[in-house]
Amino acid sequence: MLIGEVARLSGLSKDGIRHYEQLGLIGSTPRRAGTRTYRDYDASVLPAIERVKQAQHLGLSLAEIMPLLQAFGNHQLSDAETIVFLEERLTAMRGRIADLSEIARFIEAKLEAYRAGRGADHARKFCRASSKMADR
Amino acid sequence: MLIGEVARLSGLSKDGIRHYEQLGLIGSTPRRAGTRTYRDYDASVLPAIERVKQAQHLGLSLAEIMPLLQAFGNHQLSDAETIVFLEERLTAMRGRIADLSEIARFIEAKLEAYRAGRGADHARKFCRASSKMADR
DNA sequence: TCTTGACTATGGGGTTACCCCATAGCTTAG
DNA sequence: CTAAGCTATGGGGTAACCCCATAGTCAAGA
Repeated sequence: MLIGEVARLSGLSKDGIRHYEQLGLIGSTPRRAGTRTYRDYDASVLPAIERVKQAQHLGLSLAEIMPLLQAFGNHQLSDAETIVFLEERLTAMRGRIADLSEIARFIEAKLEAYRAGRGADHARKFCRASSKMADR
Repeated sequence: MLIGEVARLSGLSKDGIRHYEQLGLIGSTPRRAGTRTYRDYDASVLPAIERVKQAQHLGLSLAEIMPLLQAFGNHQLSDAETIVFLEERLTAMRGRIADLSEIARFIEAKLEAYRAGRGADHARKFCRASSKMADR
């Protein structure tokens, strides 16, 4: 199976597929043709891509997924470890949801105020504090 | 006020400040010193940075914020327009929350299953479908 | 047989919102 | 006068790709 078909079947772009391959998330057997070499994929690449996508949904970066897939592939993760992992992912996900919910509530409040007819404080529309630091 | 103090007071890194300035989100008056030119900021830069951060919280990119700040600054947005804008932001935010919530439910389901003792299907742990397409 | 079309590969530049480093000029306190 | 602590510029890197140009491969049609 050439890359175009994998793209069609997986919904991942050709560039994306080559990117995954470069990161070692999926593999192909090189098929020589004249001076060129084409990537030849077998059907197992499709579930592999799905696994990567699923892991991405869990909020993991491709770099984090790489060793994880190996662990799963080698059955090196016990059920207990898997549960811990999933709990951790769930907590992270809930944290992100909470953050976004807070912002949503903030917008709702602003909207309330505007609908109530108070629209004069343009200058103070976006004002609150934050924290962070860096630069070496 | 030099860049270091702005960084301290705003919580934004020096690089971040220079980045904002390059995009025209904030401004400084150049102060010449020998062959060098230092950025000199006045206090108004702090609320300006806060506004940018607030807009970022709303899910906007810096490129999107640029014209928006001008519109607010010039009072070119009517209350009605502001309400439409905020409603749109709220919808976008709720959409993202819904997406993440779905993933959270997915993780919860997996967790349920694992806690119930079904742990043998490593291979099918991450499996579902998606959709997308591209590559030119 | 030659060409055209559909496919592929590589390499490089772009994106976003910065971070980090090296090099080097300015200023001031000791 | 020198060292410390600030600053500037420029360039490279990140993540997960997208997009383009150039170019080789192959099969079918004229």
